[in-house]
Amino acid sequence: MAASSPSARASRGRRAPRATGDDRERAILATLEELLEDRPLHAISVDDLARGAGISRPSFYFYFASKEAVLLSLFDRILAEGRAGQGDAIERLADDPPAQLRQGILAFFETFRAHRAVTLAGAEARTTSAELRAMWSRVMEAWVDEVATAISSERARGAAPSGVAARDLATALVCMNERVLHTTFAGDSPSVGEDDVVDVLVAIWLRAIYGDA
Amino acid sequence: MAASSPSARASRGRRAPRATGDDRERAILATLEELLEDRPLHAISVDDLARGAGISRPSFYFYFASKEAVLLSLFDRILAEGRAGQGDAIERLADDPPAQLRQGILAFFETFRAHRAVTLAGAEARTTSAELRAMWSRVMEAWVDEVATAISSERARGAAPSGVAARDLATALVCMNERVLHTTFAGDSPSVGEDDVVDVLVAIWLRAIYGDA
DNA sequence: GAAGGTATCAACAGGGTGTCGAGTCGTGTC
DNA sequence: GACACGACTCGACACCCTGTTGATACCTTC
Repeated sequence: MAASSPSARASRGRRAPRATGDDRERAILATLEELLEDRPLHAISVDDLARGAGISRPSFYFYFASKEAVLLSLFDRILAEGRAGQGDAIERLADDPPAQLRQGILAFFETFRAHRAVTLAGAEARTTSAELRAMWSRVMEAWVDEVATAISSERARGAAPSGVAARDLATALVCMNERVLHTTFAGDSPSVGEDDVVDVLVAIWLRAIYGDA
Repeated sequence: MAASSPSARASRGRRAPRATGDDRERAILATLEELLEDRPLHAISVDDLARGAGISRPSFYFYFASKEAVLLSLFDRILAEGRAGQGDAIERLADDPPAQLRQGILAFFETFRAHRAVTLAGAEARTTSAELRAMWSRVMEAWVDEVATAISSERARGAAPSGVAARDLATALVCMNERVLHTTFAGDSPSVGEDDVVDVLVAIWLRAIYGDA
């Protein structure tokens, strides 16, 4: 339940003249992404999305169950993109800690910066939508797992000193990234500038994991 | 505009028989705090608050402009309490870094844990209410200022190595605390246990500020 | 040319918000 | 002891938003 395959819409005559079906779906997605550029999710109604896509409000519900569902779909694509750009930077931490760490954090930073409006809306909708909350959790957990594993092996090979539990350390660092990037993208008042934020995060990660450097 | 003095309600005959005035106000505040114990802010309506306080919905608006305003008032008290418990731990960082840091972080932890429902609701309402967002910002800024100053003097006296800008470091660390404590209190999935969270945060702060320890 | 999935929307039901205006009830004043 | 006034209350209203229903139109495909 709640997977993300909007491509269950099969069988359309090749080169269909004026396809309507998932053009509309795309239009809705595009409309949300566009509207989010200049107002927050809670200020956008289903009617706004429907109008933007050139359909009536009831028709909207033919395509999506709610505006959160639209966001979920948008978000899914971004996450896929993020996973792609991230690669195995963290797994190869040992190769060159500062560089690999920077690479991993930079991937996140760039992905979310490229879609900051959707990212911020996702954070907002987490409070309302259980589905979005679950998706977010899954992503964070995966990231924490990966980091915790990397920390453990750095400790095992003697490159990193021991200290608090690797998983707890990983969780705190990942949470930090989430929140720090959020404030930076949202531009709210205590926040780190976009040009410095990656450096700052990398510096803290290095010190937290390796002690001095 | 938007200060927090609900005590503008003066002149009431001494020992008034069945005082109604700010008893109601207190009742509304108490009702919100109580209802927040078992459902999130967005699932509580003005009507719920009014009924809980034994008045009609329109009467509610005599006391508060919105449910966010009630939360704002509740939040204000908690912050005052927090400021009190926190003391000057950070200013005296140099006396005994691990102990002072722990003290400062612990104060935050305990204050917010004691009112976790209100705290979580505050985070939720930030997306909706500009006033709450502003209040939250002010608190974070004050905390960042204090930490940034402390880091700078530790660096000046040679106790801490230099590195990324003190203010950026302070911002990231404070953001980390905010988010980590939030996930811990909310109990959502990647989170640090309540028993360990202070240790983990202190460990990261120490490493981030002082390098090894 | 009938069947069946695809797609559309007017109209409705329901719940939330915030406001208005008419009222009640004490209290201090002359 | 009438009266005015501020504190307080609420029924009724205007609005906005959500999500559903049922009638309908449009393709295709056989």
